[in-house]
Amino acid sequence: MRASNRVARTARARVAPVAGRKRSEASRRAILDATHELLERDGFDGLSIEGVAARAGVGKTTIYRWWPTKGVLAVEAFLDAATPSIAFRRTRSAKADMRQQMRALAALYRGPTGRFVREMIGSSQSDPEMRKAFVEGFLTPRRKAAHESFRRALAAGEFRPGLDPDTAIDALYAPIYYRLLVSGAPIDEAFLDRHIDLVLRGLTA
Amino acid sequence: MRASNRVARTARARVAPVAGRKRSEASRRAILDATHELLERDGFDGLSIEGVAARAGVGKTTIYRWWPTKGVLAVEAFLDAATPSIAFRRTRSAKADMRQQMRALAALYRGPTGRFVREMIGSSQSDPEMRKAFVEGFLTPRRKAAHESFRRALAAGEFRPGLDPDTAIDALYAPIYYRLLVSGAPIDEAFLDRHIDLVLRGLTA
Amino acid sequence: MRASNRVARTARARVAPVAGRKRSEASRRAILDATHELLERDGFDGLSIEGVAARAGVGKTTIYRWWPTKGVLAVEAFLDAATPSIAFRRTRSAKADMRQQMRALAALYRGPTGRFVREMIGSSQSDPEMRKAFVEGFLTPRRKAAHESFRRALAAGEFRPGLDPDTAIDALYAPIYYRLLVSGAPIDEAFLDRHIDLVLRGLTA
Amino acid sequence: MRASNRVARTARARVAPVAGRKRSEASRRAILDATHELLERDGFDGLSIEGVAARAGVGKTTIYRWWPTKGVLAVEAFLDAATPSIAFRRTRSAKADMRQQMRALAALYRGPTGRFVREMIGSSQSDPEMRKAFVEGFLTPRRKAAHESFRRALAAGEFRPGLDPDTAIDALYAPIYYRLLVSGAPIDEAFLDRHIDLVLRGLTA
DNA sequence: GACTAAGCGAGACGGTACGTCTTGTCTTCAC
DNA sequence: GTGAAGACAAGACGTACCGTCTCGCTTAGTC
Repeated sequence: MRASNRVARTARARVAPVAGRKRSEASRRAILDATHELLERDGFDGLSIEGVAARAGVGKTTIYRWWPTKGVLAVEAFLDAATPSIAFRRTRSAKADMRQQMRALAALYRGPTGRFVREMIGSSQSDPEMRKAFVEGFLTPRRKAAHESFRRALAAGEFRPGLDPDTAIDALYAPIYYRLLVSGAPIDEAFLDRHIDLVLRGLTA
Repeated sequence: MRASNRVARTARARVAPVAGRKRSEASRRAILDATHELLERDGFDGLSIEGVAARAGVGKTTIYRWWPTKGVLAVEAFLDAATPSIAFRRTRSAKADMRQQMRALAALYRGPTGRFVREMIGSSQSDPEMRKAFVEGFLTPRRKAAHESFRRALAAGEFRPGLDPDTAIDALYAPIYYRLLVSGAPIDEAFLDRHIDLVLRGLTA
Repeated sequence: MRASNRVARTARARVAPVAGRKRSEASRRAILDATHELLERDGFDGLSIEGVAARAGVGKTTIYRWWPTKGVLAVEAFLDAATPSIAFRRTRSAKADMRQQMRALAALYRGPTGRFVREMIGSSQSDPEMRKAFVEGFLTPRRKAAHESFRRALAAGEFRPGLDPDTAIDALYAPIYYRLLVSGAPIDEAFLDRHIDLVLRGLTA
Repeated sequence: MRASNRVARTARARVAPVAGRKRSEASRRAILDATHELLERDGFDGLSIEGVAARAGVGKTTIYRWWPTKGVLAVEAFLDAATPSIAFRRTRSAKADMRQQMRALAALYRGPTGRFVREMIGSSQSDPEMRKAFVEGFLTPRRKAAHESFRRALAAGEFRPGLDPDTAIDALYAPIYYRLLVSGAPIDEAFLDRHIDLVLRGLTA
């Protein structure tokens, strides 16, 4: 119902942007800001459309008009506010670059962002649109950077030829998420070093 | 509030098992069964204490008396119904055992159990008690088996000496969860083979 | 608020019929027609400006510009569509004329118009403008005709001299409205005959 | 839906008042009082279930559980608070009694009760349950008293024999309601005297 | 066998949030 | 400068559940 509405809207918007009042940028901002603040204060579970509307001084309809789900709204507010630009330095060694990238990510997840990411991925499990939004908005860009480093390292002969990038990147990054989401074990430097060494050298003697 | 209630109960139960009617096994069964069915039908998000009580023909109080959270109830119902005993065969090679264990887990997660696990871990992110229950009830036993195999392999010299078991097991299993929860990429045999080979041999030339 | 708007408009319309696009007759028609149809379909309570605008293919503003209240709009649409011209025949006896007028009114109220009138008067109780519009547009003309007949009868000596016209007309017509609005008792010919006879002869022996 | 619920409830309540917490008299009181106050302050149109719940310190559900409609609630609150017991004195003349009854009613309707009655009857036009509640709770008892007086007068020979009581009572009382609801003309003593005289003597010379 | 605890079903209760609907206003563009 | 389109703040709607609170049973021990 709402979904189809949205499709209709989108379609219309694309085809006939003719008449009618324009979307209010002020409202958009107020909503995203309010969402971010509430997210920070109460967590995703404590977030409610009602609460956002009240704090933003906005009608609920306005939120429902532009966001399909509180999940998607949360993701957008998170991306909007955070967009923590992990600048990837390029050094001489691509392998060293990757290590640095992973360290940066781990550090990020140890901070408040970690909680957001945990909650986003968690709640995504029952909201496909939210999952899509989060993966595309947050994970994919980061993964692309990793891909890039990986390919450079491969080209430079720093890695064993014939490696499948996706498998490799999964192997490197997955444990960070596993600890974040599942085991709760710390994602500290010591662990990271052990883990990267292991993946680089392999388990086998 | 609820938490303190529980503490009180537990304490009382331990200290003074005096008089009064005993807990009804029939109700417990009905509740777990109803929960499982609803979980199957509507997913964790669609689950409600109200619904469980109605379907089980039970007062809500009875549920609140024995379970602190719908999350914990769901975990218990899942464990009760499923407890999918992955029998770990011991063959000549512990390394082969591990591979077989991982294959079994992947197969399990490709089926309906995968959805449960996804939802359980997802919802756990905002319910620490649920997370504890799920980790202890489901993941820890499995991890222990993996530990055991790993230690056997290590002792048999099938793995490089000096490896940290936790790091190794994380490296092996984490990507399965990463795909289940985050990327949504398939957890098929081909991937598993590539992944295990990679971890066994390492990334480095 | 709305009221002051209207005053402003009215004033402007009277003072300065100067420039700009003229009121669209097409819109006016579409609005009145749509209102009448919706009134017929959903009753006054189910009527909404929103709905009228949608069905008439008209902006809500256009409605608010020209009508102060959904009540007034409904009354106007009703008058516009219905204006059930009760043609009052003049026969030899003015007394007979009145009886015939009352019969016609009763017949009208037994049909679909009855429902409109019921709803209009009902809703008028909380909308003075609507009440005014309905009384002036619908009731007053009819009452004038009754007055006219009454005066003729009085002059012709058909009624007892010295009678107050308003009191007399109230006594004759009120029970029709009482049954329509309050008791729900039928307004059939038998009742009408009994009633008119009673009022003509009086209660007293 | 709600209606059928109510039927179910009622039926159950009648058949099996066995288990479950009992209806809270405190809530019932608070709701009726709040309703009455709001009715007095804002009129029926300004009344909202939401507002009643807030002022009564009560959940909306509790209201919906026991009253089908805000209309019925309003009627009940009105009856509960007002129940203006028009004590009908019995004097030597039943005719005089009726006159006194009508005077009392007119006086009542000139006061604040008049507004309630106007609004109740008005809103009843689009809420059959409310209409039923108001007629049965308020009008019928009063009409019964009128009937009684009328029958006494008839028996005493104060009225012309053969009169139909309903027609007569309608003729006497209807104009009061007509002025209240329709014409807005005053319901003062002078009018009442003229009217009663007219009906007693008849229109005819 | 009476007394005294719970446990239990039912379900009323005060709340919170839901997603929808309508209100009356405001803004934008087209005629 | 009217009019269609439609965004907007506001707020009520009726529903679903939450977690708590009676109620009046029904089971156990305990005296």
